Amino acid sequence: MTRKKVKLAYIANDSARKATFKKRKKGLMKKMSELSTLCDIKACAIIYSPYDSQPEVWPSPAGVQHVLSKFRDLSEMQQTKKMMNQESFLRQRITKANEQLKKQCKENREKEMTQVMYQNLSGEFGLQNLMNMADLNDLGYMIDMNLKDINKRVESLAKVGSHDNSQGSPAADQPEANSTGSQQFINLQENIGFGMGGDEMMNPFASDGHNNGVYWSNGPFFP
Amino acid sequence: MTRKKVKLAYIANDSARKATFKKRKKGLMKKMSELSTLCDIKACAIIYSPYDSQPEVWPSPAGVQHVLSKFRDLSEMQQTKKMMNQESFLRQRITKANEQLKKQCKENREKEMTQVMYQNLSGEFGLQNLMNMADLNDLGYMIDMNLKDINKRVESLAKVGSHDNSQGSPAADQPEANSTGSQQFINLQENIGFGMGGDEMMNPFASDGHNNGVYWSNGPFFP
DNA sequence: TCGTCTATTTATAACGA
DNA sequence: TTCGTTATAAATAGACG
Repeated sequence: MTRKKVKLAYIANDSARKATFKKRKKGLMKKMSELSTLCDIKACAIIYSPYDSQPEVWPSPAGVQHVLSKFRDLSEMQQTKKMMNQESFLRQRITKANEQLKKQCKENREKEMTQVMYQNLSGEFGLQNLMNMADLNDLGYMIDMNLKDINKRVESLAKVGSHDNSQGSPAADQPEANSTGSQQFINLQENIGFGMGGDEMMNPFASDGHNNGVYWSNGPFFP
Repeated sequence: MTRKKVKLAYIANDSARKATFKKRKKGLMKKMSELSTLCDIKACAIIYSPYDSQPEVWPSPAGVQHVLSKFRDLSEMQQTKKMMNQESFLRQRITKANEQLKKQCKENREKEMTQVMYQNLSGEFGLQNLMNMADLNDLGYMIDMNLKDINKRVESLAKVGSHDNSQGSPAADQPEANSTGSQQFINLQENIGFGMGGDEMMNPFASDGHNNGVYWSNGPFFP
């Protein structure tokens, strides 16, 4: 006689299904018990039967309750964990938003200084509107950067003119920093009484922690 | 090679126990899944593993939660059922206590009437202390019972004397009720104006529902 | 419907890499 | 330890009474 391997699908035949259910439930309970005995572990199983109003449980209703309470506690812990995850997620978002804010402040500051600079260039020397040293320092930095760029372009053009070479890049970097522009900037810094005390230049708009409060004003866009 | 049948007991060897646990847990989960598929039943299993902080569950944490909520509801129903059982238990106790109370009231009433009777027999005819018909009726019943008993004893003694038979029971019942005692009682009842309207005698102290409020006074021991 | 009985499938203990 | 592998035990599908 050939007993074909049973197909793992819903058993349509009612009696066959019930028979299988009873056999397998029994087997399952036995295996539960064995596992618990062999390995000394806590476990429980609940099987709802369409043939009985009461669910089949293992090891016992009380035991099930005991395991369930544990599970519930654990579940709560997991929920707490999840909440923690969400919290850290929000923290990340806050950090990102803060970084964006800092960046925006830097941009605002640059535009502010540029505006002041152009106002002064256009004839109105309203330096009395710059209220503090930080503002003056930032303005000096901006001017220096612009002068540097202008000098670079000038040198580049002069080089092109002397070598009759018409294809030099207008903004090519000069390896030597002791140009007139840099000197001008240092002079400017000294003129307004705010040298760095060395030859190291510092970008006051950078927000990487190197500005110890000196280069940042509390302008209208600063938090 | 002979692989001996495994002893169903705790596996002392750590690695062997762990291996067995993993294998059997896997098998158990598979069987769970198969049973659920074959018979379309709801079930869940929770296995706490000493090798993992999270318990192994089937079919899924969410599925387990679903089954658990059902189980909890059922458990509550059982608790309610238990409470109902306890309630009916308490009802039984109340019923018993009420029966004891009634019995005690009857005894008190009898003693009360007996006391009145002896007071009257000792010369003081203080019938004015008896306030109502019920009291008088009860007193009459008591007197009748006593007279009945006395007459029985008298007849018994007379019979013994006439037949020279010395072993008659003193309180033997007489089949014929039309004795002098009964007649006396009826006369007494008629004297105080309270006949039953028939030849059926009724024990006013009985508490089996036949006393329709006529034979019970609201004495000091009555609830 | 229920338990009992095999043929067969499935699970797994022990072992080895 | 963790995979296979294999011999054996255990489970069980289907038949029968």
